[in-house]
Amino acid sequence: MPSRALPYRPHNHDACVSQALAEARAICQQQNARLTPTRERVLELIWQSHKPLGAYDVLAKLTSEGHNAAPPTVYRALDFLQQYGLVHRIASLNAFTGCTHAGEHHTGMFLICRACGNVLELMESSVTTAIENAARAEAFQPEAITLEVAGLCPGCQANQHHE
Amino acid sequence: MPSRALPYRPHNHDACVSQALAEARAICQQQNARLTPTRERVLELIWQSHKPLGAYDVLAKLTSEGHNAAPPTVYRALDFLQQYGLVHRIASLNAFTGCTHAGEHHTGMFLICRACGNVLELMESSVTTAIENAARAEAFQPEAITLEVAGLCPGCQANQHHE
DNA sequence: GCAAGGTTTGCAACATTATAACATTTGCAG
DNA sequence: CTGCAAATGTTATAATGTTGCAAACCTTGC
Repeated sequence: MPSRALPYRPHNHDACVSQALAEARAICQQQNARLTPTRERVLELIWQSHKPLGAYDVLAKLTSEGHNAAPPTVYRALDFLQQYGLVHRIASLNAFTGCTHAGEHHTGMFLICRACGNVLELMESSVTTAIENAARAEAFQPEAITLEVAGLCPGCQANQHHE
Repeated sequence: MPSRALPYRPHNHDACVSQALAEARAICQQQNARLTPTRERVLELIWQSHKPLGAYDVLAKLTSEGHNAAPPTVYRALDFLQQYGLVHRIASLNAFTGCTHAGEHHTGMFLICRACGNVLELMESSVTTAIENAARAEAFQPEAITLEVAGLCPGCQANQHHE
């Protein structure tokens, strides 16, 4: 069991990425979904970045590698990856980030540092349940939750002082 | 005390709007903020719509009234209104909706019906607290919460059956 | 009054994000 | 191998949001 939610500390990110890719391959195989080269490369690019990437950031990286890509190329890959829970879209940033709980069928809660831009995904079932209950108390039938918290990560709180 | 969170039922919306405008004027006066004609008109347009309005929807309405408006006109008014808590931006819709708890200093939770497009704003301090606690448990210092729930409102749940 | 300085608006151009529509290619099942 | 569905390429365009600068407008102190 890998240690999860290692927040903002340095780590072997290459290992992160290859593990994420391996899991993605497994998930897609299980579900008979085709993780084509383009889709896999997009997923890898997103994982390689510590910060959420915009669709056009991904596009730029693809074209800089010689890939003959246009916006639809990227958006289609991203749609696919989202559909299989491999990446999340951060609505408040218009950007995408690798899902750190792929395959676990969850509602993510995102902690977004406004200083360094890093994002930590949490899975807090108590929070999710509280939200769903509040919705149902209004006779509303919840289907999808967008929960994004902007603020300061531990590292950037420290840096605030000596600026 | 007006009855709040009247969810999706028919009501005298004109009265809603004028009450909201009156409250907005009071709030701005209190804070020495200038609720100029353009800003007030934008607020009114947003309130008149039952559904969240995009910035360009507002722009279209303004220009159709003969107002000589460009995108910055609208975005500036919206920035102002957000700053004073008079409207909220719904990130998952790129749209704006009148704040039903203006002046109460709160974190809104939005129930967004995917069928009819109506939005209900809740103020659930227990949910907010749970979210903030989860963030602080990761040593993250929360500043702003985006919480949007997509699903079906009571009315549209009923309509689902006979489609 | 009226001049100085900050705030608000007008305006043009532009940047960013996302989608539509249709042709082409690819992978796979029969 | 053939025919179909899925995936991709390609072009154009839509939708959303911003920058920068000049003009108009309050207000505040004199």
